[in-house]
Amino acid sequence: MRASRFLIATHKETPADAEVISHQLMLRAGLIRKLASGLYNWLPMGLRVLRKVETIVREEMDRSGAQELLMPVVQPAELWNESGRWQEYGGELLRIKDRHERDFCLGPTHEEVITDLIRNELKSYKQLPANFYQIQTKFRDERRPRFGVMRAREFLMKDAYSFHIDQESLDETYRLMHDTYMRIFERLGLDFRPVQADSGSIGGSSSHEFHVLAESGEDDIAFSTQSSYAANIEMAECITPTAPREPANAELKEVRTPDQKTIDEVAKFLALTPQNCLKTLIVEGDLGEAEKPPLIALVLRGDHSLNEIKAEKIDGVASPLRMADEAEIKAVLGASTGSLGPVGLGIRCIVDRSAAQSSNFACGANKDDMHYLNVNWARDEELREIEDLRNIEAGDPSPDGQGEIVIKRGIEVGHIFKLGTKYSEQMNASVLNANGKASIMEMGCYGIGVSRIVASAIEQNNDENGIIWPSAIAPFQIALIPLNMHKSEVVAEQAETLYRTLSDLGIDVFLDDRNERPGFKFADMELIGIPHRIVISDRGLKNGTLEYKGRNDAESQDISVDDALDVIKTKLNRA
RNA sequence: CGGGAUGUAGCGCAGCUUGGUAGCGCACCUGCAUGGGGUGCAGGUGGUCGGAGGUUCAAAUCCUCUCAUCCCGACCA
Repeated sequence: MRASRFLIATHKETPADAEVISHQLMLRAGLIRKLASGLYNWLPMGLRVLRKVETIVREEMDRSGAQELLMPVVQPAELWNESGRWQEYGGELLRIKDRHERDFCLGPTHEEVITDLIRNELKSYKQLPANFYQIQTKFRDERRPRFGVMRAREFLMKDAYSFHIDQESLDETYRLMHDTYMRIFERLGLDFRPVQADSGSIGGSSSHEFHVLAESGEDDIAFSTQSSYAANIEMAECITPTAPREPANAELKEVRTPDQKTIDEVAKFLALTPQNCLKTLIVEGDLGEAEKPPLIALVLRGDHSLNEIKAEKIDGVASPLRMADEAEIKAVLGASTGSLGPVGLGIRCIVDRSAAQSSNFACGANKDDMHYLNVNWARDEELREIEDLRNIEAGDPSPDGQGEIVIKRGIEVGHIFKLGTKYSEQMNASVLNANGKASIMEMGCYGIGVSRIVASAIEQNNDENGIIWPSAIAPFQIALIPLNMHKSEVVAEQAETLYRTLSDLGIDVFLDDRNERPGFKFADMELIGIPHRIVISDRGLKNGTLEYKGRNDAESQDISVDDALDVIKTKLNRA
């Protein structure tokens, strides 16, 4: 490609409304332009990268035996009513009407459509297992789109859905997809980790996420220092402390704590550490038959934070989790938040594993402005229910018993689920089994955020001059920069010759034939992040040399014109 | 959806307090020079100041409403 015939939409200045580095660089390098909040145009340079990611994903999916198909973006409401998600899905589902006033939505995902399609097409267990995928635009009406294409409303996703006669077959395909994802992200050249994950509202049992590690990531991932254990913090189990509880050796006391509400205030006032205080959070329970939801107390150590996902999974606790109303708490418990504690509380009380291990601790006395000191389980209050309620923290023991936890930020770029029969049962997707009986299919679901990968690759690979593409997804492999070619015939001739040679070899080569100053061209090519660069100049040609520099190299090197092709092939791993 | 902020040329910004002919840098166009790190000089194109209403002789500037965008949080995966 010639620069003179290609839209190079670079900017020197950083747009004011871009926060993270990948968003800034994608705008500055001229890869994307915003159309509206969460909606982006992909310019020619950006689209080349997107297509490269797409190609790798497609090749590896095909290699795994999955079949590509394509489903519509617009989907009829009937299917979503059938699965129940027309009601369940929140504002993210963009609902629209056609000219006949019939309800449709823009697909945020395609479980309903694929399940409908497959229940009509597959009749026999002999056709299973089968895995179908598409690379298609998704639309989720995010409340707050941000970080450019990282969290856009419209985005490109590879989604795959597998169908099975039994769980064993599903397990097998799940493992195959896990391996396939490992290959994909390795080929993309990203620093990534597979992590155990919560399966969220899509439902189902087992689930892994694939995260690109980056400071700007929106997820916290817990890693073990000594094993391969990695889990989303939402999911990472906090194991019961092994050390025995300290003996109850101090006398229970009630003390006045006027206006001390938060754990920090109370701890400071009582000259204790937050670790020695227990906090009591009141949440709503399931409504059941009652008119008002019952209240449930969750007790944690003062220095720990509640994991809402864990809490709402407990039987009887409302899901999604709702904190109880302040007035309701006062009415039922006779004290305000800030003075609550498990002793004699009189409602269901679920205690975190670590909090259950505390002794001689402080907590609210269930009278305003009063706290207990030296409280001990069993002696002062029965310990009835112990659960894992808190977020894991750096320094905690790893749940697999090996090493300690460290926390890093990650960008979720892939997610694999076992859906089980959640959709197939609801939508009656069955095939005949070996006994000639209808059998509901097991399903799996496997997503990759294609456009998000582009942003995450930049988050991981950039410097003060711009993007540094992993070779596999660079828009062009090599840039030829002739200096003063509009005046020097030898430079022009050499540049054209090399350009033709490399093009004929099928290499993505970019010839910067613009009539611009050298510094201008260097800066542009570095901003865009092309991995390799050849400078062709009068100065070099006089000595029979060209100049090579890798995007990551500190120094350039002279290479003889005669060797140039071999050197380039070697650098591009095409020897 | 709650809290905060911002809308002036393609981009980055000043002007608003104290109302009086809309400015700067970059980019873009023309010419000349220059030709190894966003080059120099000269000349030029481009804005109903987000929108609507109001106050006023006069509104980018003051008032009201509205729309959009961004940040923090919640939500989602």
